[in-house]
Amino acid sequence: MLKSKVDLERAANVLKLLGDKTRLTIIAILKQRECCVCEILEVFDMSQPSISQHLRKLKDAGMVKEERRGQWIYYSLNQQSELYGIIEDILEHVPEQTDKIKLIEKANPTLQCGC
Amino acid sequence: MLKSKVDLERAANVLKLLGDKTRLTIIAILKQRECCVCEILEVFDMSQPSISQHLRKLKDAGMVKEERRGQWIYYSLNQQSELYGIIEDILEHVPEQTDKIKLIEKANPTLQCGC
DNA sequence: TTAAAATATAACTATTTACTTATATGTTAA
DNA sequence: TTAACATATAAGTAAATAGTTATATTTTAA
Repeated sequence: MLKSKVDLERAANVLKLLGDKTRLTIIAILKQRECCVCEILEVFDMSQPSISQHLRKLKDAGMVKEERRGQWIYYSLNQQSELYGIIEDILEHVPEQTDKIKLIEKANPTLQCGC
Repeated sequence: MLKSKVDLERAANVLKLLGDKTRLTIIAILKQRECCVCEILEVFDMSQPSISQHLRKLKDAGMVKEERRGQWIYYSLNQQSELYGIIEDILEHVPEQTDKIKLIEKANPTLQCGC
């Protein structure tokens, strides 16, 4: 099958962004499920601003999109991006992040009350 | 088709290496044709040590292999590497470097005499 | 309308990185 | 065996990067 080509410079930028363990993990998680920032935070041993800054880079590159829902901002892969093809293909070589998803669901940080 | 998975950390390292315009171009060129260092040099406006250092990083990661032939050292993609799958898939999204290959062939730096 | 929660931005810092120039190593040919 | 060529390594440097803490912004709920 013929793949969607991306300008070499743009491709290098995407690869550089994915060439960071934290961001690659975030993208792999978002492939499985949209998440809000506080959910992503559960997965990493890292400050909230650090995660916010990673998400901003991914958003600036067009790789993810955000959607505010009340108090929370949900991030998801931007399937409309011309980069989605290469991202999908890369993720096929990366292990599923099911353990991380489980961590998020166990911590359930968006839970508002116990009822 | 099921793809060869790579440890996330290893994948991030590969992506970081490919996330540099010079190295991504080198890899894309080597996909089309093995090259010696002086041939690769023709393509970039950059010092010889700089190219040598890029090649070393790619070699240290197992992405390329080298073979000395007399005075020249030829570099090529390491098809035996477990990384070859992801590299191939990435390159499918990157434009062919035929113009660069033409540059090399025009300059023909390994030409030893005019006869 | 004020406090708390979720997220973003700003300012700073240590580390990494991609170059450079200078020099060393290995190979060929005179 | 020496000069020229191809390549690698060493050492230094400026810029980029990923984190930190402190603070601002936005939203919800009391």
